[in-house]
Amino acid sequence: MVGTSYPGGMNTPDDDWLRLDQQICFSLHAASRAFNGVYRGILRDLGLTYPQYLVMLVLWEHDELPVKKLGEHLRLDSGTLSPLLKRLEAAGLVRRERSARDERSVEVRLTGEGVALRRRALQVPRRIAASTGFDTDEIRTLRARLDELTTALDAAAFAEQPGDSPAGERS
Amino acid sequence: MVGTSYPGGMNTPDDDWLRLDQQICFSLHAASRAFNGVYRGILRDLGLTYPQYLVMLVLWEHDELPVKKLGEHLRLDSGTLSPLLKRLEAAGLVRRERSARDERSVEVRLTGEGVALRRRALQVPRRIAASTGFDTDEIRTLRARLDELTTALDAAAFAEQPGDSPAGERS
DNA sequence: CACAATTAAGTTGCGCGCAATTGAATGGTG
DNA sequence: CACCATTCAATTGCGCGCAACTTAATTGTG
Repeated sequence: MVGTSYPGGMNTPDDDWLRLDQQICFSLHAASRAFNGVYRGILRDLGLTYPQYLVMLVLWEHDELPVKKLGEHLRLDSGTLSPLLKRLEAAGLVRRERSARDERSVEVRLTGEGVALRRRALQVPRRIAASTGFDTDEIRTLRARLDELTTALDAAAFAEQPGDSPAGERS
Repeated sequence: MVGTSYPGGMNTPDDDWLRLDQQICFSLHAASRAFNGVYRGILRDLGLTYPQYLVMLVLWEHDELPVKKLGEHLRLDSGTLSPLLKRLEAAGLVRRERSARDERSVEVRLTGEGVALRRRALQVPRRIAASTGFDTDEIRTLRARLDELTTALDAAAFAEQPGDSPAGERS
């Protein structure tokens, strides 16, 4: 519904842009939260939150790695991971121990319980896929699109941060 | 590096599903946060966070409406909106006053300052669009896809909540 | 060897997002 | 009219996500 009149003025092109913009950012925001909600319901059985599930996914494939590497896989920093891992440890799913080689580093390792949880998690993807109503190809296409988007956005955010030089300085 | 083979066994379909699943949920998660990051940089000038910007977008179109309606537009509840609106009010952008007609309801209204901010916000969409590197059609297509997804996910979450799966679930 | 610079985790503070609860106002029913 | 269910906003509690800072270990440079 773009054509609605605006109280006290006509539509300039900028007005349309502003409305269109709402559609985009809001759609992604809403989709992300909707996804989160479905995961919440399904992961409740496993006693995991959505981000915790992401961490477990990585660990189920790597089985042992330092917090730093974990953060690179998930694009999360220690400010997010430290308390999250502490909760996973309290739940008995992982153990954290400082590396003997480099005492700055902390190795995260699955416990037997953590490994065992993988079996129960195997049913999750099917239930999620069913919830989306999308088939495998559609999901793959969407994923590729989102990855493009993320790459572009990350590059833009990086370019944005340092300086606001109007004159072209580093592209 | 697990590649496609899994230590000590062949790939069951479930293994692949679990891997694929990581791709999908993670992609959306990452895209959402990447978007958030770009908005953060651009909105800093306006003194708004990303969710606050979404609220302002709605108010710029409606100019006055109760918290309930605002929440329906944004799919947010009072638990999120109340403190957010309190911050917007502290920033001088909105005012909240209980409806005389129905004293349960609180009307949110833009201040002059809030209305004025709209002019400065007009440049935001262009900068965002530039950051994505997508053209208008691509964005529209993606948005439509995401909206489909959200609708399906919401329906699934709603169906999930009330009843328990008939087949035994708790280990 | 001594001493800064760098790196890794952890901590603090703030703002969502959501479930659950509270409190006040309204509406419906007998 | 009295009573109860519903509705709306606000509050509480918890878990991210991120910026900024702190602490400790390692690296590098003279």
